[in-house]
Amino acid sequence: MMKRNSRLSLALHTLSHMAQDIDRTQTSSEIADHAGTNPVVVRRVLGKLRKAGLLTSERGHSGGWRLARPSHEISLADVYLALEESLVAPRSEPEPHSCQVERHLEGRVIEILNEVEATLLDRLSATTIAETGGDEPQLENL
Amino acid sequence: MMKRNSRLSLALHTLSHMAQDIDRTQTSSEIADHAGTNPVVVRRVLGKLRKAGLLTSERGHSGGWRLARPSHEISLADVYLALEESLVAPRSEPEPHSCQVERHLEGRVIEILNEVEATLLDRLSATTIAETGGDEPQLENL
DNA sequence: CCTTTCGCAACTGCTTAAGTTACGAACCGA
DNA sequence: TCGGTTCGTAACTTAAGCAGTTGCGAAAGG
Repeated sequence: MMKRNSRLSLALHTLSHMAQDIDRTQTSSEIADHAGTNPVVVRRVLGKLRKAGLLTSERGHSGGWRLARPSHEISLADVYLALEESLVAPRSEPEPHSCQVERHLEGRVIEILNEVEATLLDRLSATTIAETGGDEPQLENL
Repeated sequence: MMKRNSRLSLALHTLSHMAQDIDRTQTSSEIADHAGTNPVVVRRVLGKLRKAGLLTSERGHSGGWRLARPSHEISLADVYLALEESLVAPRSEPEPHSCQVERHLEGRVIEILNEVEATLLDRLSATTIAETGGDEPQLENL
């Protein structure tokens, strides 16, 4: 059902919602229902965010997920890095090449991809989860 | 046998070799042997480059592949675009979202990915195939 | 003609990721 | 203490994408 980059989409979507209702703990099932997926997938993705210190989870009655820190202190880059994926740079280590041309070429390409990855992180760092809630009023009762 | 981004790797590798021996037409089989793959895969990838006007191919005796223009007039970006892949932006059109938060969020993410894609094209445009031959002397008998 | 070579369609794995099932561990309230 | 809730995790299933492979027709030319 879900498409490409689904983990990042799911992570951002969930955090964005949590930022809008900061006092409520949400269960994997609730999140899964809203995102159109299932609880195990949610736990897999949010588990990465927990390891990175962006979320906390608790088991048992009235357990579930909460933001580990204020939403304006969580950038999109934090989320991206927490998932330990890489959109542009290769995930696996390069294999040795017998061909001189290929070695030289690959070096140049990797150099470019690293620059691009850095650009991506820079852009993602410029936005926080707090800024992703949309134009609608927050309805906070401060 | 081949790994991620294999099509781009194969395309660049092949063009780079052709640039070093401009007078020789190479068959799919020769290219496949050198690249450790097979002729059909080579034709699939190089066919894209032909459609983009980077290569020509001829059938029959003494047929094969040649550069369609000088290697210093072919940038890495030309090759990347010829393959019609996208490393960062999603290939498929976005599906409609019922959720306001998700719509807003996705808009912001797509905006960022488009910037990053533009950066990638900019960097790839800065290098031509002629510059990717490695440090070894060209051994041309002019 | 007959061989070479590309063009292309169809099929077979292989790999990766999502989805699903199952079960144990932790937690909490009654 | 007991029983239900919720996470944690492993194992399996399903689906999609891509390289690899086979086969055959079309074009080219010696």
